[in-house]
Amino acid sequence: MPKIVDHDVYSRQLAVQAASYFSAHGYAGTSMRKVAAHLGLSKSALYHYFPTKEALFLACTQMIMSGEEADLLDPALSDGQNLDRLYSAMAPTFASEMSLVFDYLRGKEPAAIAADEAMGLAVANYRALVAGIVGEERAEEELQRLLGRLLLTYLSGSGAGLEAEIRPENGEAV
Amino acid sequence: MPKIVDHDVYSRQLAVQAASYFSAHGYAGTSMRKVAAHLGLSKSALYHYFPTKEALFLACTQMIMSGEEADLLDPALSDGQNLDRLYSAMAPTFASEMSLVFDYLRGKEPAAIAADEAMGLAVANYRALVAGIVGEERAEEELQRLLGRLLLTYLSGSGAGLEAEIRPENGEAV
DNA sequence: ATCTTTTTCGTCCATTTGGTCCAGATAAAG
DNA sequence: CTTTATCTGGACCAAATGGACGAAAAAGAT
Repeated sequence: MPKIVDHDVYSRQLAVQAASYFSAHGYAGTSMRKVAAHLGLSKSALYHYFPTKEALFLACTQMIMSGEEADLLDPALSDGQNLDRLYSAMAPTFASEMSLVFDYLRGKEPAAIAADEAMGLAVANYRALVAGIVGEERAEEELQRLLGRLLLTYLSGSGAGLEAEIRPENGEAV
Repeated sequence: MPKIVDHDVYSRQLAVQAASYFSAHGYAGTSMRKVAAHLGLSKSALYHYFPTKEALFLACTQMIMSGEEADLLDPALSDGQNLDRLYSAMAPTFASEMSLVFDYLRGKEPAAIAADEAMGLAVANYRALVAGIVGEERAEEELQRLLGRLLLTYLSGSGAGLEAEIRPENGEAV
């Protein structure tokens, strides 16, 4: 019958692209019109795939939080080198993802955050990665250090900025 | 002449209160009407003190970033205990402040962040605090660990949430 | 009491927002 | 070429937004 478009696959693609827009502009600062334009479709087309702005945002966060940072572990390297590798892999997108996560978590009380499945999985995922390098024993400590390093780097202006992935168009402020 | 209202002092008070609203709702998610209502004045009165929404937001971030976490150092305690103290002092407001900072930094490229005076001072301030406890040598490392611990705690839902300080009114989503 | 200056407030306006709706385009199947 | 399910873009809506004014209120100074 009509265009052969795999709804699920396509909407996942859209969510990935939209995520960068959301993190660059914040949830409230993002309008469906602008995202649609950024994605190269009309607003109505976007609404065809996501019934609501919040649904789109949710899809984006799920996308980001379930991202795999796979096969970064190289047994030939030292723990420190492997941690540096992981750091380097996360650094470029860290600020962007944290920005999205903060929007996602905004207004949630600690209990709600603790109960959030996606968030829990994302943290567990990273913890497992670190544990794979330094062992369960030091995993928590090294994960803290990793996140702290990423955060401090961003706050010091040495990391990749939020706009990095989305530069092309628009030039609004805040 | 007119009402004896110290413009500077009063606007600083307003900025402090407004900061919690901004961090609870995000920059774009905050309207001048709502903040004004939250602060207990009319929109126009608010505009009298801050010419622009952005000016208000800037004042808020300056307020947050220049906050002093003074005299937390107790020589009688071990380094670890002092670090724990610092952690405990920062934990309740960490998420809220980071949320504001992410909004503040949004859209800024690394170079611009590195050049940002207020941001630089805030980081230097915290680094100095840590250095006062563990010495310059280990300051950077311990600061990373401190920030990582704060961040991980928040992401795990064990810390103080964003709403903590502003609960009373409003019940909007995201 | 009457100025005079700061602070406060209500109202207005153009623009943008999320979301709905429908006419037209698209393309596989007959 | 026609059918037919799917996609698309633009028009439209009520609500909210940032900001601009001008008028009102408050209160020190005379």
